[in-house]
Amino acid sequence: MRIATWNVNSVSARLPRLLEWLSSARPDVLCLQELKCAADAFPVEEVAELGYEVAAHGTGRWNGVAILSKAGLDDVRRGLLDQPGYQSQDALLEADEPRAIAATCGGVRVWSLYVPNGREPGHAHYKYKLRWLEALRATAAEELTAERPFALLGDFNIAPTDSDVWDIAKFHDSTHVTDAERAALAALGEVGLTEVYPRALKYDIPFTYWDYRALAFPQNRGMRIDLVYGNDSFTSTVADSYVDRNERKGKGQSDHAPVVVDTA
DNA sequence: ATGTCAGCGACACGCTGA
Repeated sequence: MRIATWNVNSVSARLPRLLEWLSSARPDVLCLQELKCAADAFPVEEVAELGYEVAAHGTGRWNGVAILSKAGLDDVRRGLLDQPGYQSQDALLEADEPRAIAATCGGVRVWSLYVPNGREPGHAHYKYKLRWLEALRATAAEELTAERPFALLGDFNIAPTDSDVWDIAKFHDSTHVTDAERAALAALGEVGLTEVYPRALKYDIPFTYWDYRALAFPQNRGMRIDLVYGNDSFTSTVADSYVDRNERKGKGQSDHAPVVVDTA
């Protein structure tokens, strides 16, 4: 089975590229992040023509996640166990943001995740990010069994090591590289999840994100922040994994590249 | 270079978020 994850930075802006990529890469399951549309605005018919069912979780202009599958789409779950909200400056109520959705596809329990950015260390959004990651750990712990293949895929907005950013010296006092964020990744290990490390198609580190600005992509100033974690039942079946950096090229591209995992 | 995108409200472009 081929399972992939891709932060598309607006599914409507990315629709032509998404349909092309589905047709060429032919994943059985695709986790999407940053839909930037409401669930009922997802282009269900367009992907159905390529054989995909859709479970989407979105509310509007920010966030939004989905799972596309042609291997079945059962037991859909939206949101995390005790998922924290984020109180934005202009909102009185805590917003329950659409950042997590799960489904069982071909016997594999799959989560599509869009971890909060954090903005800057110490910011309320950073504290929200850490609370959100703890809810993710608790949700995984609740769902995990030894027998069922289980995988978390998505934009984690964390670089696991200093090598996973183009120049660690540029990330002093930045999010994505702090000890607390990396401790949250380590906590996923404590519940039995390990990372699937992808091949790079070019250069040494398989970056998954490059800023749109300042020629970051041609200069390979990237970050490896789109990650895949699985339990042993999942990772033991992994035959290959790679970052499709070619999808970051050209016109109408996302700022993230898809991460592909092939299982036996 | 605070250098690029995307969506929104409102119909030009500033704001927010990344």
